[in-house]
Parts: sequence; C-alpha cells; structure tokens
Amino acid sequence: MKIFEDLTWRGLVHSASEGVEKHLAENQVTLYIGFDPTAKSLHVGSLLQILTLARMQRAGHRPIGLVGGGTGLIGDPSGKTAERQLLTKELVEKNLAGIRSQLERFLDFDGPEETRAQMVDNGEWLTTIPMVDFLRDVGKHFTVNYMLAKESVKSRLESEDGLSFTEFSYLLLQSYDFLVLHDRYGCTLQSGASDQWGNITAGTELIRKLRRTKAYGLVSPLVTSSSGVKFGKTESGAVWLDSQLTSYYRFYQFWLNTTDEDVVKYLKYFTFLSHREIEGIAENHDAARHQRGAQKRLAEEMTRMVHGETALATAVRSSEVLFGGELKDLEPAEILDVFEDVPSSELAADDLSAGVGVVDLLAQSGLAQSKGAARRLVREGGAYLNNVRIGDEQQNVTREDFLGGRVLVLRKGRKAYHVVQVQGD
RNA sequence: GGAGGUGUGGCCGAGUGGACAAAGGCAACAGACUGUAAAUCUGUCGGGCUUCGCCCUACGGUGGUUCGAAUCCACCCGCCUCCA
Repeated sequence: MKIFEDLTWRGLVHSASEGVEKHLAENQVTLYIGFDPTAKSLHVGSLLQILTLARMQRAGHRPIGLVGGGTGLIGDPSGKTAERQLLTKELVEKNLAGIRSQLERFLDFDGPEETRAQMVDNGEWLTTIPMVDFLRDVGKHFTVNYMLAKESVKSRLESEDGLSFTEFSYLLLQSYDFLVLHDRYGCTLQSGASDQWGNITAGTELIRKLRRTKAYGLVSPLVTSSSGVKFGKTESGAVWLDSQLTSYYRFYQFWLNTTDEDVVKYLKYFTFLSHREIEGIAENHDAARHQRGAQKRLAEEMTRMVHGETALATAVRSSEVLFGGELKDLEPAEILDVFEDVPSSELAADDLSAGVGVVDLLAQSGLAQSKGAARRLVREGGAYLNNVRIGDEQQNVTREDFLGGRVLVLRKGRKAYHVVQVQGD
C-alpha cells in the first residue's frame, strides 16, 4: 500500500498540498518535522509526529527531525491564546539533548544513506544569520498583509493581549528553516500538526519564490479526545515519553483508559498494526466492549513501542496487583517494586511503637489535605489500608499492619496510592 | 488629572447590620452502578477538636462605628469604564 493511502486510511491527513500523493509515490522524498524544545521530554501529543517520520522512513523516504533550538527562543504563536514566556538559552539547550535522544528511539539513524534519518537544530542557522541579511533574503518575500491573514496571527490580533513583534516574526523563521533544509538536504516536504499549516505553507511559498521549485506540506489533525479533555493530559499532568517523568505504569494506564469512542481512532493513529488487524480489533471491540480488548491492545502496543517489552511486563504486573486487591501475600520487596513510582514517605520505627492514628497517617501522606479531610474520607469509605477499606476513623495503625513489618500501602479512592516505609530499627 | 464603577471561597457568581463558614453553578474529591469507561445518582468540599456540638481563621488591606460587620464609615491598594 502506498504511504499516502495508508496515512489517509489512518485519518492522519488533515490538509495536504496539491500533488503530495503523486510526489510521494514517484520520488524518494526527504521530509522534516519540527519539535519545540519547551520541555526536556516530548509527550504523547508529539508522538503522532514522530510516528509520521517513522512511517515515512519505513516507506522508503528520508526523515529529518528538526529541533527548534532557534525558534524555541522565540515562541510559536500558533494555537496559543497568549504570548509565551521566553525560554532561556540554557534551558533550550538542555531540552534539545533530551528530545534528540527520544527521536533516536523511533528513527533509524544507521541505515542506508538514502533513507537514513537526520537530526538538525535550527539554532545552527537562525542564531548566526545577520539580521540585515535575514530581512533582505527572507523578509522581503513576505508581505505583512500575507502574514496578517494567517490564522495564528489573526486570532491573536483580536485578543486583548495582542501579539508581540517577536512572535509575529515566527512565521518567517519557520519558513526559513524549510528553505535551509531544502537547500542542504533536498527536503521537499514538511509535515506537522494542523496548527502548523500556516507556517508550513509560508515555507512552501518561500521556496517557490526563491528556488522556483515546488515544496509540499502535509499535516495531521490535532489529536482530540471525545470527552473534550486535551489529549495527553491526565489529572497528574502531561503524559511524557521519558520514563523518569511518566512511569511505565502510568504510561500504560494512560492508553488503557482510552474511551470507547476514541480507541479505534488511536489504534490507527499511533500503532503500526495493519489495516486488517485493526479492523479485527474494532469488530471485537464493538461486540464486547466491556472486555476492553481494544484498549488493552492499544496500551500494550504503545508501551512496547515506546519503552520496550520489559517495561510492558512491569506495567502489566503493576496494574494487576493494583487492581487485583489483596496485597497480603506479597513480599515487601515486590510491593516496593510495583509501587515504585507511587509517592512514598518514611516513618521512624520509634514513632510507630505506640501506633499512629489512621487519620494522622492519611494527612501526613498528603493523600488527604487535612485531618478533617482525612476523617471525611474514612467516613465516605474512600480510604484503604493495604487495599482493605478502613472502617473506623479511630483506627490505630501499628507495626502489625505493615506488610512484612516494613511496608504499608495507603489508598484513596480507586487510584491514588501512597507507600509508607518503616525507617530504622 | 477628573467622574463613576468594582474587588466574596480553586473559578464564576448571590448576598447591603444579626438566622453567614457565606445561596446557586462549575471544577475537584469520595461512594454506588459499571468495564480501572461514559452517563447517572448520593455525599463532601477553610482549619482544628473530646465531631449530631464547640473553637479558630476568612468576603482586597488597615483602622473605625456597633452588643454584633462580607454588609455602615475613613484612608489605602488593585481592576474596569468614560472624560482629559
């Protein structure tokens, strides 16, 4: 199957320049996607873009991952309602390194030269070009009228906060990136999310004017969830690709908790599963939604792809323990392993000798904001000790309650855990 | 600089001297139902305690009037609108 056809089937084509399909079918194309160094790790939202690069590479094209060491210092107004806080140069550099290493996991940087992935940093040329050269060579080819017509600019002009000249110029910088990559690598296609469409077409225009050749844009839809919650966010914040920031368990859980309405869409978006296989999963899903086969498969595929087989096993085991109930039979070491990423605290053995009130323990752990809140929680039946509901707010916790005499697992509601360890004997 | 308005709990928003830890909504949290879902229903939602009750702190800030203030007065601070 042709790559464009595949992307279309997966719902990954939101907008595309005239002729992209033909271009991809008839040529070995070099394409690029830019990533913002706003954090040291990419999150699941960016994953879609990374995967587009990977899909293209598998289809025999050459991907370039561009990290915005230069543009990150400016800030892209696209899709933003307010002016952005500027990042410091040090922070951008630090973030660059993190993102680079993540891209390396998905793309082949060692294969045959014509499809070998490349990493570039636009800071290399954006921070060195003389201002006057830039204005003459790039700025001259854009009318302010054209820039004002861009959606990203228009919406901000109507807002009260306005738009700084800095962010207004962003469009020129990204266009220039495309031009540079076109000249250096023969890059003829830029991809990204749909909010990048304006920036991308500006680049194709620039190349057309200056080099008299055609360059193309191809953008994916923004990933949305049917509940209206922003994709990639959970109560505890963004879902990162870095396991230091989002543990295997949480990563797995994020995908597992996908709603029925979105799960097939995500399988198409994010996995490399074949069309036939996805259709089979979708059929089973419709027939037996309560089994959540589609969600399980999605979570498995994604965890394996991003973190590997061992991580997947860890996540699955943690999930089984956490949602399975009884903790009594587990060894302390096993508990600590499963609850590795759960917040924990320590309790001195001496303080425990007389026992500790369960309400105090809940408040200290931070699961409850105050003792009053802890009392309410117990009364509501939402507090658990080693996965057993606490029935009495007067309950005294002693050494006996600690598994193996060392570890205690507190839980609030369905999913909020806290581990208490005994310290010193 | 002048005139007017406004400032209430995470957010929106009632409340013009006592019945106000402050209506209502949203968000959040817990429970029930379920599929670790959605929807729905129930409860909670400043802090502390010896918890069907008591105490402390709180309606921009400081002081005042009063037996009693989110509510009245003075000054200050922030925000908004109009005029210059």
